[in-house]
Amino acid sequence: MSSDIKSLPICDTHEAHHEIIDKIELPDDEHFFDLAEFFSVMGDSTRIKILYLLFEGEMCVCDISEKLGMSMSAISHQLRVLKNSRLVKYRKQGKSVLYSLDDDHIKTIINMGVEHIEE
Amino acid sequence: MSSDIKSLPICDTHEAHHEIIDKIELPDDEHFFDLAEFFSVMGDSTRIKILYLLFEGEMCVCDISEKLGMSMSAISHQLRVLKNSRLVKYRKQGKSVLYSLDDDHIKTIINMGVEHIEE
DNA sequence: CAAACAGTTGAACAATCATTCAATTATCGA
DNA sequence: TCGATAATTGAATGATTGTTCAACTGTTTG
Repeated sequence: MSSDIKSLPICDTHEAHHEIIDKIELPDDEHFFDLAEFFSVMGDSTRIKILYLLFEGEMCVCDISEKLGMSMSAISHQLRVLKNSRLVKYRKQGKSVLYSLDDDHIKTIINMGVEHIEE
Repeated sequence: MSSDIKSLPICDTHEAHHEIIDKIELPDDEHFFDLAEFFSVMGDSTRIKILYLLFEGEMCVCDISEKLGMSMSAISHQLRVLKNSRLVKYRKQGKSVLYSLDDDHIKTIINMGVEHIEE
């Protein structure tokens, strides 16, 4: 059989197949923008390492800095990004600031990423 | 009570608390690098849109380009990124190249991202 | 074979981003 | 109050990245 589904005329005269793509309803751009922003926050190895450390519980900037072998300034900058995206929260204790995961959800998402790359 | 867990001395003389952080075993850098790379592939709204379109089934470059209102070149560049990370696969049909999701896994991960930003 | 079409590719450009450095804020102990 | 410590901030810098443009490959059709 050379008809119907399998041999649809493909993209003649750059007109695409409107019978297919016109049916698809895309959410608005803002939705995709927010989603992309969320994933790109986790798209940096320093930030992933920080989140991984916080799996163990709350931790101060100094400890994270020490454990990752990076400056406190660099860590602080990244913690701000994570905080702005509501991935971590913090509380002050004396001279220190203790950071922790805002949501256990994050753990699940990261573990799904791990599953994918280890497939 | 002002002892034990709650009132640990925090980060004296930049020595951190080694009794805590020394116990934590970090995977090697490559693991975090791969994980971050995976998330940053999804950290772009054009790529997320493409994946979203492919939820509906396979589609040629021309259709994606038309639907998103972007040049075929721009789409092709992004499809290459998605292909390199094994998020999409393709097959050739005549002059066209039909792309589709490599794995239903992706759908789940994106939906978890949606849940997070809509919380 | 030649023209038209679908798609890819590489260079170039602007925009974004992670880290460093220096300066600053805030808290504690002497 | 003074010095030391924990952390934040802003500017600067080098690296990465998304899109455009132009040139190119491969396939189909006349």
